[in-house]
Amino acid sequence: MLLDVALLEPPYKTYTYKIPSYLESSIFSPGTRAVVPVKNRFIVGIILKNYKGPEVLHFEIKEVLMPLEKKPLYSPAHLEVIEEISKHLLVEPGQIISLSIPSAFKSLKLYFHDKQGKKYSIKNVLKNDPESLTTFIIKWISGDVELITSHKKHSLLELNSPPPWPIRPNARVQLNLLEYLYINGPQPKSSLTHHFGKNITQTISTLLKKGLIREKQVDKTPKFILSQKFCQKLIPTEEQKNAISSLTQRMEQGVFNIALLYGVTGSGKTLVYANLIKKALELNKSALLLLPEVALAEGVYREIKSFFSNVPIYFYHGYLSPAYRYEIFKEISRQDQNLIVIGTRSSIFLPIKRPGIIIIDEEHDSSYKQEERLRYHVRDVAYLLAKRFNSLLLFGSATPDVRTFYASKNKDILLLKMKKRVGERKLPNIKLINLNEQPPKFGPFSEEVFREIKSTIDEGDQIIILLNRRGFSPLMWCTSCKEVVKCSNCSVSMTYHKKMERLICHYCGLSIPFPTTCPICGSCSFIPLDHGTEQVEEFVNTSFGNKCSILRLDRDSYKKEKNEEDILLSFAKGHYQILVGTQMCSKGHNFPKVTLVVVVNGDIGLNLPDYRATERTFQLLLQVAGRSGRGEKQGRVYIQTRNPNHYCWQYILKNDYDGFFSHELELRRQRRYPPFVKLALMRFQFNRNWPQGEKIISEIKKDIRNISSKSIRVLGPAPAPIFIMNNQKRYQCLIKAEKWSPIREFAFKIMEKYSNISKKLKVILDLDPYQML
DNA sequence: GGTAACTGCACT
DNA sequence: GTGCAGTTACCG
Repeated sequence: MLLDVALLEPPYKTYTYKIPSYLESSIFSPGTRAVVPVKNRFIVGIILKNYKGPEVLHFEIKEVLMPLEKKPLYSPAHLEVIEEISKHLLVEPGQIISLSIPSAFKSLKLYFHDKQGKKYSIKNVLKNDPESLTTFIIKWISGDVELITSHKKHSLLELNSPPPWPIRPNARVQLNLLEYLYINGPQPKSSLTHHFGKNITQTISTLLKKGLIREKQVDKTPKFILSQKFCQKLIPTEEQKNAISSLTQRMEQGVFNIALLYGVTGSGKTLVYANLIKKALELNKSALLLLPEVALAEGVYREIKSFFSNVPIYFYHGYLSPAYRYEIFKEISRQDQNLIVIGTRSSIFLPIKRPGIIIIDEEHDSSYKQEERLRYHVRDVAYLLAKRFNSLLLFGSATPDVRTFYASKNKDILLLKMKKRVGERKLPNIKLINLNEQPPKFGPFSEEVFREIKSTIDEGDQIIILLNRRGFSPLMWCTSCKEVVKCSNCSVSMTYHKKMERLICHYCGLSIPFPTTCPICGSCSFIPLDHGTEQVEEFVNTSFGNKCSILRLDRDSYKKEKNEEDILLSFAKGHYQILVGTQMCSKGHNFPKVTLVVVVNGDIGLNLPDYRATERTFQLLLQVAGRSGRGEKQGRVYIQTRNPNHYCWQYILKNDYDGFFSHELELRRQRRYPPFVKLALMRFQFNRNWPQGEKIISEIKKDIRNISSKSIRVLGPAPAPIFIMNNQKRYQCLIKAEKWSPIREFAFKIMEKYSNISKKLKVILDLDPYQML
């Protein structure tokens, strides 16, 4: 009997193994992990299926060493879905599993624990005493020994105090480490050794001894909570009732359905979700609810929990400690009871047994697309899952993805509208400020906006100021050579972070102390051009700091002090009057006392080299506008722009999604962009010092002309907008076609030829790219 | 990704 | 020849 095992470590291939004669074949069922020999080492893999290829094999077949579960982690249905994803993305199944499973499942730090409390490391048994392995396995199956995964202690190292530190100035390594922690926040030991090399462990222990840094244990979030309160009473509005009833009808049919719940901000989508989840449980199914961000998911998790009792509700996301991710994953794979999972992107890969409904809230949000390692979109994985399990796939949004809305017009997706805000609250008044006519006289603000902020403060209401740029200033301009400071690893300018006294590259993380001398001419006088959140915060603070308190929310501020949820909560409670931040503060949260939203620079997103740029700006601005006026008072929104004639404004001002949709769709039709074509990006990158790189690119260029067929259009390869990132030169091509299949065929041919030509050349395929920089 | 085997090249 | 650095093929 032969098995196909997908390796969870390189080479990630699926290889064939024999079941050893002295073990029952039934313990090697598909979906369970198994340890297998590869070359001269041991690797964990997932058993996919019994081998069904040709009888005669041209290679020697080795034996599986042992299974790692008594019951499979994945059901056959989940394995089918993984195989489908593999075909879609042109990525090995083993790699897909490896990138979506908690890392503890891949580890061979496993121990047999016997009844006397003795521990035997599996690695040792395999190396030194392979004969006794069978005995151990038999004892394990009968329950005499247990199999325990040891988790690395997941603690973070953090600073005990901010600079200056009492250290000799020539103790460079120690200072570097302290500065690194200061800039990047608490770090696990592993990332420090990765960044500084193995020798850093000595430095860590001296700093621990000196008491300059400390170890911090991470979260002890309960894995699931049985909620106490039973079905919180909330009466649905007419619109909510309609949505609930037509969707529950679909669910009762027990067939695959897709629906879009198109509801304005504040129309009460969560209540609809809760009712549908309840229906799923009644139908003996489980439910999965996804949100774009941890903080949002946590809020909804608390809300949903109050609706249910005696149902296990799990909260899952990528920032849980490895041990928790492992526990929750394992428990969900074993759990026979129906359950509810609320989480972010990575939750889509949890092996939930009977998913009756999969809800993707804020469906248009770009964080549903993973842009690294495994380039998948949650929507696509959810589609395959829902299809396989005959479940309802529900998208929710006030500003749906243009493509999703287009599909709903074509009846591929059932469209449900909710047009009214709960409690008849009015949508805010939105006003556009033309910065060309009313230039920013007060810091980044025009006179009118500045006055408006002032009067809102005096009235005691809250304000959100949105600026999509971290740091103090995105450009530092040298007054003598008239150049901006560029990162030495990337072809981008460095951002000045004033409080940290550093210039930081937002792409590779390089950070250098500031003040510094100009790397080109050696002068040391710089002018910060343009604003970032830190500078806006500073300006607001000097202008109004005596009257009110100000809070900043961006990736820099929450890493240090508190988590994002805490910051948002303390703002919601009214501890602060002004919130300055990036798009983080635009999402989903309810701040009843906010009456004014100011968008410092509405244009930022519009100029990106991305066909979706306008759509994203539209979505972001309407979303942040929706934060205003959720209480009694009418909300106001001011958007400053230097580009007042752009077509998107007329629709934003009127809160007119449908109008925007038609306009945008027409442009995409003319310019041949999705949804009218399929679009993929293929990137070739290599170290900037690799002399053969450019030669290979021109070879690829020639080859592309030969390989490409009539059914696709290929542009490039040309240098990417950010040509050098992390010392890698990047060339990319865009591929357009009517259907995905010719794109895949083309990409497959190119990758087959070039992705193994040298380890130095990396070939990346991104079907439906969201980031084309 | 890890690694054994293989290549070319400078130097004894 | 030999030591090495850089490259290649392959893992069942």
